[in-house]
Amino acid sequence: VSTLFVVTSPDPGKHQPYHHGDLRNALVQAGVELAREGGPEALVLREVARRVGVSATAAYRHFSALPALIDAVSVAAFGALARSMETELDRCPPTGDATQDAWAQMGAVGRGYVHFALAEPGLFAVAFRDETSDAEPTGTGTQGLSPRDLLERALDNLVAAGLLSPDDRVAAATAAWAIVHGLSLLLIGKLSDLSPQAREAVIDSTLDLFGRGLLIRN
Amino acid sequence: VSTLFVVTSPDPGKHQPYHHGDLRNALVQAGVELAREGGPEALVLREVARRVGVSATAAYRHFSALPALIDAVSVAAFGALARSMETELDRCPPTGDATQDAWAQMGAVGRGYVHFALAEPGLFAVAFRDETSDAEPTGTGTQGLSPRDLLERALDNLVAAGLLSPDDRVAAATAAWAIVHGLSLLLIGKLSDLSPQAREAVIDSTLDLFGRGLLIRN
DNA sequence: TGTACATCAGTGAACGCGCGTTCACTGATGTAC
DNA sequence: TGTACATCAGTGAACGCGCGTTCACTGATGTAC
Repeated sequence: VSTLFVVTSPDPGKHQPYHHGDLRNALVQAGVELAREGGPEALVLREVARRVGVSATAAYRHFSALPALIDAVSVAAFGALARSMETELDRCPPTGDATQDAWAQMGAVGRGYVHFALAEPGLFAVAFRDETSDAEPTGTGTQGLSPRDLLERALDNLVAAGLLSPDDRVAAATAAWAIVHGLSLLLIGKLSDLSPQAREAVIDSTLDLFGRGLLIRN
Repeated sequence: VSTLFVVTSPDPGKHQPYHHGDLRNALVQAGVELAREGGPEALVLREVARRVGVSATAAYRHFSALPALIDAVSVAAFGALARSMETELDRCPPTGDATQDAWAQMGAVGRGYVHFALAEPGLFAVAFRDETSDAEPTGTGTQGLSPRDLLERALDNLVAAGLLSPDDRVAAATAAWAIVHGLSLLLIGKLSDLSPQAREAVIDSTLDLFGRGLLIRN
């Protein structure tokens, strides 16, 4: 998870010039940190500016108002989510068996999603906060694919491998998204008492049960 | 949905006595209204007191502080969720065919959950808000069963009817909860653009796909 | 049945907090000539 | 190459807001005798 963010902390001994040079990025980065620490509640303009070492007013040179800054943090959060899914995908290299690969990648997509939510609940909450502004672009991973794109691709591969019926393709997208999303929130919330091992077991059994249900009967 | 709450509005012409008589309940009821209108954000002590027509300080005679009031509203929200599920269950009376009944009731439980979230997103959000205090009792429906109880019962019936393997019973509980929870939040959030018909179709296809996956293969 | 008095359930002013945003401003930068 | 000046990117004080909570208080209630 530590690889998900590039933190560029300013040299404290250095004299701070009047012009920051990259204030917009610095504000978003500080917003990400606040979101990680305290979720949407903690993502407030004045504290963001304080972290960067700049007056609160300076933020208005780069964002029309607070919601615009939050949108930018949200995009970063979606990017981090996509990268978490990519990381999990990288852990299952192609075996040559298309059927087995498609199956493994579907699991990787789900685990990457849930693991990100558990590792970064604050960012996850910001990404899926209630008020989302119109036409906010979604963040993407290193391949330019959004979390949703990664899921759709995995489902396409399942169809191509003959594991998922084309008739179920559309419903499977919503259902898969729903189950990883719901599982994430339950594990963060009502099921947060679980030990790490129990939690991992719940993730595996839940995704496995759902995955088996997806398969074409033979 | 209007039947889920008994609203006892005070007679505006009546002289208000110094002692309210049932202030605790009135505060919770006003809290429920605020939650319905604006979710957790809108659930603030001063406005609750204002609604009831009482000083903000008066609330401290009945609740140690705001979080205690929020807990009470949360219990009410869970009760309303349970009643929504019961309402849907009442719509599928026993046909005599245990297999068919078990199947129908499972669907009713899921639809009741999702429909409540869509009808009362504010209350739903309060029920599943992040900070839940220790050992907060969960609200129940008219039969004294919590939402979770209703789901567990439906799953037991599926096993009894031979539709669900006992081996999958435990995993099915988490998976079913996760999928209705995730579906609810996606429909409220990222998929909120859907028309009512499209929304209903998504609910049906998602729950159907999941349900079919649950079944014992034959 | 009447009355002193403890207890209960309210009031209203006040405190301190942190927030988003505005305003008039100023220091730094870069470009035209 | 040097200089006027527009523009850009910051500053800091101030405003108004609504919040949760505290404090000393007071009106109403009920119980013991």
